[in-house]
Amino acid sequence: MSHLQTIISNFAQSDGASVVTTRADTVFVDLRQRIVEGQVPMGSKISEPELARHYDISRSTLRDALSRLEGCGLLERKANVGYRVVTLSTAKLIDIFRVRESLEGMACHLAAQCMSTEQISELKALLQEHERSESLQQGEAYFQQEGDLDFHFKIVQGSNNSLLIRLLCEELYFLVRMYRYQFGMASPRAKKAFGEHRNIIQAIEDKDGELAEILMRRHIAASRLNVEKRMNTQ
Amino acid sequence: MSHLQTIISNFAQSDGASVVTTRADTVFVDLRQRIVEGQVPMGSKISEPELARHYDISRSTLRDALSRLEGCGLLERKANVGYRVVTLSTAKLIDIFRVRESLEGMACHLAAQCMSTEQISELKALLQEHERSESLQQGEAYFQQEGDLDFHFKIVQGSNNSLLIRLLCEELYFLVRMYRYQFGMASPRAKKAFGEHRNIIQAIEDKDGELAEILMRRHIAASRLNVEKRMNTQ
DNA sequence: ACGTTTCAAATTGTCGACAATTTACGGTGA
DNA sequence: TCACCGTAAATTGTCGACAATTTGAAACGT
Repeated sequence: MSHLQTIISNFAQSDGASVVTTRADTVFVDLRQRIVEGQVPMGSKISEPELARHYDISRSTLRDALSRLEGCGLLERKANVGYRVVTLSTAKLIDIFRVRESLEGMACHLAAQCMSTEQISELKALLQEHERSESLQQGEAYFQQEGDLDFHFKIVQGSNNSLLIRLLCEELYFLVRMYRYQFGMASPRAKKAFGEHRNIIQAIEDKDGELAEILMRRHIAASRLNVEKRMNTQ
Repeated sequence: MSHLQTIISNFAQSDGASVVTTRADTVFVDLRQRIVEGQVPMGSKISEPELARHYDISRSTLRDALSRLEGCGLLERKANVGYRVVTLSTAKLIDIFRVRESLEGMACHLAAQCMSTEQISELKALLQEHERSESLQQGEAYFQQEGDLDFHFKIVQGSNNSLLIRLLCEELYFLVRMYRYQFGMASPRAKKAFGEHRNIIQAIEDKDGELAEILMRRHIAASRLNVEKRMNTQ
């Protein structure tokens, strides 16, 4: 299974019972993807009549989809004015990193306590797969980055805390992916990140929740510091 | 200013630019309150036609409000079936505590770094006010509990991280209030909680982010352990 | 030329009706 | 009596139209 396939399958299953049935669902998923990838430019105004025509649906159906996208933080709404695609900024990115530090740290802590041996095996297999493909096509930072998100995704799933899972996998991670697509910061930390991932897995395997949490927090903080450093030099 | 007034004003200002303009806004705020207070019983099915009649609005307008309530985690939706009021459970409450531990811990950390001296003074004044009214009408656990949330509210506001503020003040805290109203667990920790609040403020005043975070996490963890203990004895 | 006002076009908010799906209930058969 | 099925009622999904508000530009005055 390729990285991209893994990602797609994981995000699909993250939607829970989202065997897409309704039209609004379809539009929600499609528009979400288009926003994440920047096909709908960030900061741009959403024209309901235009979008409704584009998808060949009514405004009611479209608005249903839009309200859900607002819940993901991808759209912002102002009464009597309408929706806009969220405008990313370095400051907001740092805010997101801080939230990820705390939430994923906790998720990692819980995952260490309750992941099954089978889940841990899957995690290790995922890491190995990433390392293998990294050695094959090194420098292909794009896949590595999405692969990184896949790794984090699996750990959150292992936390067994549905609120955490919802907040991270169904909301925040789409914003994160949006940043990666559009700020495209090819991380110079790819190599280091692998080692950090390995250590995190080890802590989880040892059922050492406290250590796992600390390692995960540092892992994410390192990315944040990277962004902060770049911000200051500009 | 009484506690209740403080609470209301804080939550009002938390809605940001929510100078209620649209009908859906009004219904959203009102229904949110009714759900939190249990006037709309938890787990109950939302009948769109019935609710629309009750508020004398169309289903479109109602659905706008409902979709926002879903974003707060107060309603759950299933395609082709409709909305239900969320069903609270001890397990979910513990999930919430874990998220609060991590998020509010981080908020407290950041607040220690960037709260202004004026903000800190306000925080101290709030604590004093709580202590005063506590000594006056001790045992009135209800006010203390809402007051406690008010305290946490102010710290989160001081974090200067709008994502944190949104996640906690505009989403999670309504769920927390719902639990307090409906599970009505009069905390036996009231007295202890005051001391913990005082120590947290001290750490913030000392700009000791790490300590402030640890203290806040322990403060919330203590409530969680309280619930877990009660759960096991039943 | 600049700021203000006015009015028209476009957009969002709201409504009621119809279509598609689910739910409830009564009937049929074993 | 119980399980299964089919039809009718109720509910949600979707649609197009109208009302309220915002936006943009033209007209006006200074």
